[in-house]
Amino acid sequence: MGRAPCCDKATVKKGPWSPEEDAMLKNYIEEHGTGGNWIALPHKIGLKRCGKSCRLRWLNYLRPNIKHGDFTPEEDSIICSLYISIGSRWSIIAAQLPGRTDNDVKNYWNTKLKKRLLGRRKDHRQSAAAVAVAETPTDNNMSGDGERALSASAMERIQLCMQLQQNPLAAQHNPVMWPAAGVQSSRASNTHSNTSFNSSSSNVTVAEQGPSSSLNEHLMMNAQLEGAAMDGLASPSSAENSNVMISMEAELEELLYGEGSRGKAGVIDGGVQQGDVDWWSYDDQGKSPAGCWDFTPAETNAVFQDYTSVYDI
DNA sequence: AAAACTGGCAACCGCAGCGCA
DNA sequence: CTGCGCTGCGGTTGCCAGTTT
Repeated sequence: MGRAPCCDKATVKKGPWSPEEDAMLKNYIEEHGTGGNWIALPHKIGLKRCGKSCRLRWLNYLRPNIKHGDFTPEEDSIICSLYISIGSRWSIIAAQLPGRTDNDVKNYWNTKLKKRLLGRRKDHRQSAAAVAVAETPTDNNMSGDGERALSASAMERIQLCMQLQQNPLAAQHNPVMWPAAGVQSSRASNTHSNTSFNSSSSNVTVAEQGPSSSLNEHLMMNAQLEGAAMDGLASPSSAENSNVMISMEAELEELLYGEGSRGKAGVIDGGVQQGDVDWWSYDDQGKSPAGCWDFTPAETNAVFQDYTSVYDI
């Protein structure tokens, strides 16, 4: 069982890259290219690094035209909308953001965007949520009997959809926002979905087009892309899509950039009143959604039931 | 001023798919 | 067809700097 390690870990250097190492790698690749073999590359250069490490360093840091620094509001919107639609397929999301790497996007989502959108967990409720997850079939406890599962990513997307749609059940009628193959928890299904996503979308990539001017365009584009992989899901009409997306754009902007265009209570005053459900509660000052992570076990199970019943998973 | 805590980011790890012999 | 090696990817970890107590 197992496979031989890609490099001799005893002799390979780990940890932060020195400027000298960066220069050696950069100079070599700029002059000779990667040669199609990352494993052999460090030996050719004389670097005591694993080939995978070299590849990562090149792709995430040394490669030309890498953008570092703050993400623009437009990039925020693109990341959010794609995450809602396709989940944590960072390489695909990053491909829509010229100059950004999947690692960058992933870190940015995990450290900033997610918190901004979903709020911070309350510790005392986090344990309850953990119980709920434990009671719900998950990747970890999914056994060979085919029990259904929701990944953590899927749960995040459910919560985000709920926030965007005010009413949890309303999200059921918004197929654009829901995962297709991403419903399955296995990496295999994700990867398969990646493949179909890429192969079926060859004429519509933002990397070629450059950033679009609005979130709606991205949502539309994404709906088209995802549509190719949405086996078994009824496609909404374009008019429905359009309405949903216009609504989503406003709500995403509000979630991302705070109360403003729609008013502080705009998100919650439509169907769900403050206090009705504590996963969508504001803090004492009503400034921010403070408790939106706070599923009770019953709520989580209800969400799961909704989700599974609609998509027959 | 120092310790503890938190957030951000770079890098590592391990799995799965793909291509080739 | 099968096994092996490589690549690509997403999740996780660890370090460091900034902030709070």
